[in-house]
Amino acid sequence: MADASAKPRSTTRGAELRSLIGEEIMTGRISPGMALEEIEIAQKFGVSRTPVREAIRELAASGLVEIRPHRSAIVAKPSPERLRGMFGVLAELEALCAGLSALHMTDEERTQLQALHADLGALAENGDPKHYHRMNEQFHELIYVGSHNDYLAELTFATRTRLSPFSGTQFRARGRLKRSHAEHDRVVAAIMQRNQDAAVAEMRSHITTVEVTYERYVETV
Amino acid sequence: MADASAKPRSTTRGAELRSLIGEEIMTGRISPGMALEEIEIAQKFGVSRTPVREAIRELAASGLVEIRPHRSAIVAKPSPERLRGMFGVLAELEALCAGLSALHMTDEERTQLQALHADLGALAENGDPKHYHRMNEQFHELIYVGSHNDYLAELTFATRTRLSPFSGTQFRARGRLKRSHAEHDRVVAAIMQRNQDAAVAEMRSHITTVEVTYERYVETV
DNA sequence: GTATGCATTGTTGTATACAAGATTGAGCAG
DNA sequence: CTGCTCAATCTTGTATACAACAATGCATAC
Repeated sequence: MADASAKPRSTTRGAELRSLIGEEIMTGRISPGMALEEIEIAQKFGVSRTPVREAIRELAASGLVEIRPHRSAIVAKPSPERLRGMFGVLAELEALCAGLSALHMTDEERTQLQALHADLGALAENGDPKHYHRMNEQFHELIYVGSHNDYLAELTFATRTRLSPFSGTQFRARGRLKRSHAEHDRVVAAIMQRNQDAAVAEMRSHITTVEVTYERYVETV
Repeated sequence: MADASAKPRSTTRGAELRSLIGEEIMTGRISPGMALEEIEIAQKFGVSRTPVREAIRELAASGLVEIRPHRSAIVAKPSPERLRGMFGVLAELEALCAGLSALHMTDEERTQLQALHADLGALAENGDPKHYHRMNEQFHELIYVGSHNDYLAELTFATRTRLSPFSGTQFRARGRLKRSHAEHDRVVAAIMQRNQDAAVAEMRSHITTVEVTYERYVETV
């Protein structure tokens, strides 16, 4: 846990706390439904309540946190139905990104995507879920950027982020790494062939599988 | 401008200010690029700077406002390229809503949609752009809700909100009311026939027209 | 035993004061 | 005249104190 007391000239404590707390939520270290008590967080980071409040309000506006007037904010805990809706939207957004990437990615970006895809292939073989997970995020982000639609990339990234606590577990399912990589393969092929429709369909299918894998994993826990 | 000093039990000044300032931005009363000075806003609403800061951070996290460390926040002013990207995403999101509405809207919701559509028809004839604009928003929101995907509805509404300062002027273009209503007609027909593909296509086309109309209007100003 | 009322405690919402950074205007030099 | 420097001023970022609300625990009644 990095210390937020260091004070670079070009940022503020509130902004740093937003990143730090956001990261804790995204990685599941603070669980959905848990209360975010201002005093406790302020003491933990050695700051006053003010920047803590600011960070919490930003996290609330981006959906990771729910504010209750006169009561402590809590980490958002979506219902199963809402989660399904969110995964459905993520599938559509990522599909849209993939389709636009097929059309608009630069040659350099395509080369990067292929290199990263190859690296992920090696990881899928040696079975390191944590490392695969990190690079998997990079893979997806390359495709968001490759859409060359900033707003779409942001929206997709934000949606993915909100689903982070619920999808990061997917790679613990047996054999998931290899299947994930095979699905990526089809997406990459479509993008390289500049086939928008195929890219859309393969990515949509891939994300739908992520959701199904999560639901199955939860059933076994 | 409603006075924010009234203090209902179930809300906070910060939350009220967020709504009020957000409304000013959405309606274009505070223009893109304008600075939001905390002291000025606090004096205007008769509160301290604290809830003003909180409101501004929430508006920033939802994209309407850009925060600059140690300098006043400004109302977001997207580049033409970014605007195009946003309209493109809105078209896809609204299309998705319309397609899901074709499948999932309840009979009651469909009846409501038809009634609202008929009301809009009368307005399109008598040429009142402000009133049409308000009911047009209700029309679109009915379709978001009719998708029965909460997250999608929120995302679409948020995107639409952010584009509000840039699309609200469309109805000033000559003959736009009637054309808008004709486009709505095709969307409603597809939804009533539960034809997902047609609903998707017609709504996407409708929003694309909104964007084009905005760009043409700007060119004439 | 359970339910209700009330006081106490803990936390949030807001105002205010002070520190810190950015902006502006005046003075000086070339 | 223009450009640079510096001090004053303005605004933002944060800490702290106080007000207001919610939660908790205890006492009492049934």
